[in-house]
Amino acid sequence: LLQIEEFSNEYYFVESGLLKSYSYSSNGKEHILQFAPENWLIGDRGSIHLKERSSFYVEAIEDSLVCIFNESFFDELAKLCTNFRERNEALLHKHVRHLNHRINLLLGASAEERYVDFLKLYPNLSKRVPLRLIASYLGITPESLSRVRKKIAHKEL
Amino acid sequence: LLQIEEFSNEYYFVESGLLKSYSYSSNGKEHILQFAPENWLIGDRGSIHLKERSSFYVEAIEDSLVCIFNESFFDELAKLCTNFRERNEALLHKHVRHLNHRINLLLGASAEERYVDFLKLYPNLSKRVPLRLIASYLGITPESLSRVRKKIAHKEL
DNA sequence: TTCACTTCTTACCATAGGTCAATGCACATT
DNA sequence: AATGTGCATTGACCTATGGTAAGAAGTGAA
Repeated sequence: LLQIEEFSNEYYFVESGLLKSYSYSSNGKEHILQFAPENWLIGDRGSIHLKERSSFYVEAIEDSLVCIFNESFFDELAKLCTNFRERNEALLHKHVRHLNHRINLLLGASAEERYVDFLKLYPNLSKRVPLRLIASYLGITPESLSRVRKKIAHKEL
Repeated sequence: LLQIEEFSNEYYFVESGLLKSYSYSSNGKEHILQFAPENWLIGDRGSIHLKERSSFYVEAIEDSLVCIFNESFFDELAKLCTNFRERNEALLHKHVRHLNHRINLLLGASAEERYVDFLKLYPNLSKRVPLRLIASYLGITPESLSRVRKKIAHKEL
């Protein structure tokens, strides 16, 4: 849907299915920035509003029905509906909060804690998404995640 | 300046000196979210605009001269100056971009790479700020940072 | 069925970074 | 000068996670 370094002015709203946004680090590894399951909105706001090049990719990882809004449609909505602008800003502020939370986890929490947090954030995704993508979201290898899962499974018995 | 869990509606603009924003992780360790040297603006937008409790602390780490704006002052400015609102939003988008970049580094880069990135972002801070605070920003221990510095110093000879 | 293909698991060793403890250094107070 | 306090450095050792490789289990195609 979206390539890195591309100029974009589109938001993607997921009706059904599942998207991911990701980019690569200097050593060529894919890092998932976020998943977007049903009813999530995703897009590079920096690219849309600042007319800059996109800083990540967006791709479907399941067959998905995606509703695409461009910036002008957003502006229209903002005019029609007083609340809309505020809602959208609130969403953005929540997103910032979430990013801060994630940074906090990455700064101090173990792989296991981060996985538990992932489960909380995306309750249905742990079975839907291939393990290697979750590992990429958590910043660990698929092998490590496999071990973490085993450990957690033992605890729960 | 700002306590976590507090309701705040203030932005802090640093005239001179240096602030930090930080919070604690479950194991009681302090994690620095950002530094704010001269001419930086800091504040918990989530708390200010969504009337939620603050998600981090803000504190001075040098004697500082800080200019405090509250939300209504921002609203006034937005009315007076057409550009102001856009500028402020652009700032926010840049911040999101920066957070994404940081997440990317935390997901895949080594302590050394992250330190180099820190040097780029805050060119003057490496001497001004006590080492343990930088370590806390990077998500490593002071001992590790000390080793990283030694290694880099060797390279540069 | 068999083959290919992908995903997940397990085992083994390597390494980055953490932990702990000792030392050193700078600056303040007396 | 002497002492104390807070940081930074160093070294020895430990642990979580990475790397590699091999096998197991699921899935689809011929």
